Amino acid sequence: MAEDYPVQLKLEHQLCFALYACSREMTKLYRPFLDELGLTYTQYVTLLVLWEQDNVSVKQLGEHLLLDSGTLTPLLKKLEAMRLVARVRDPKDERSVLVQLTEEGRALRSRAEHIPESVFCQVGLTFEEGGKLRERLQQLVEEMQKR
Amino acid sequence: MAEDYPVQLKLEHQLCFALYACSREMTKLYRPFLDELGLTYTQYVTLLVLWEQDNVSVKQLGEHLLLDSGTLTPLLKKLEAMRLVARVRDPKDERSVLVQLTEEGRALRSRAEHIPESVFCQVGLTFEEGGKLRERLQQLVEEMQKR
DNA sequence: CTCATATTAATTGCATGCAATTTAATTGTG
DNA sequence: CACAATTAAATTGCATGCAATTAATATGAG
Repeated sequence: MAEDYPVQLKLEHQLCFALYACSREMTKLYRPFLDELGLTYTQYVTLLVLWEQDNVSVKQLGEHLLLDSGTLTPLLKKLEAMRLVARVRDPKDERSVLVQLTEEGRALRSRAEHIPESVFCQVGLTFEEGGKLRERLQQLVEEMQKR
Repeated sequence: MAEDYPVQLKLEHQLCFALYACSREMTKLYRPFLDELGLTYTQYVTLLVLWEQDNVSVKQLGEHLLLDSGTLTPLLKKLEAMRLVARVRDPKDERSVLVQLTEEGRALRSRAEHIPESVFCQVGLTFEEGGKLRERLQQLVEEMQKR
């Protein structure tokens, strides 16, 4: 490698790449657990939102997950085909589609409850460390969304 | 929302989601700069590796980027079609494909050099803070890869 | 040397992400 | 009220990611 290679372009110095790599590796750790539930990672986080608050619009889901209808519509149709959610037009605003958990979708929650802790243990993070890192990342997301 | 909702499943408490969201938002900040160069984010990080070390195999690229040939092969074919790289079989091991920058690919580097700093400024991170966060994420990636 | 094993890319199939466009419904203004 | 502007999903098109399989080449144990 040339000695005069500009330091600011080195892959090792890129925060963006550290985030990108870390996110993908984390998702890989979830995969075996999610496979047991027959869920993809994105389907899983969508259910996390719904387990917290049922009967939310696609728009609201997108605001929580930072995803748009281009990603959510096909994903929700799959969850619907799996009988985990129902999609119904909001009678009060026919533009909106409300996503509602089915009994089966609600029931799946108990089988998912152990997953975050299982993954957390695997990476050897203390609750303290993980929380700090998460808060730092959440700050950064907020900062970036202002732009 | 039910008061007894299990705290460990709240989206806000998930490190995995903070990483996932932060990585995607960061990539969005890069997009306008990369659009100017006609590159996607993944093409960009691939070039970061090549600018540091030219003439590397697909396998080596994958080790740096944590990507497999399923992702890299089509991406490299696109970079080849854009005349930024060449793909040649390694004469010493015909199983390997070596990726080499073209003159044009090498030249693109000078137009990319300002990008990391431009993005960094936008997010309002000090060099110090960004570096610490990056190192923490790199540690975490290493930890996860052991599993 | 030889053939089973391992390694490297390429291919295939599926599920995202996201920009851009389209369609349908609602809202605000004169 | 009429209608332009806005909003919410859906659709389309393209580029990943990644598991699984395949094809070609290299390696190593006997």
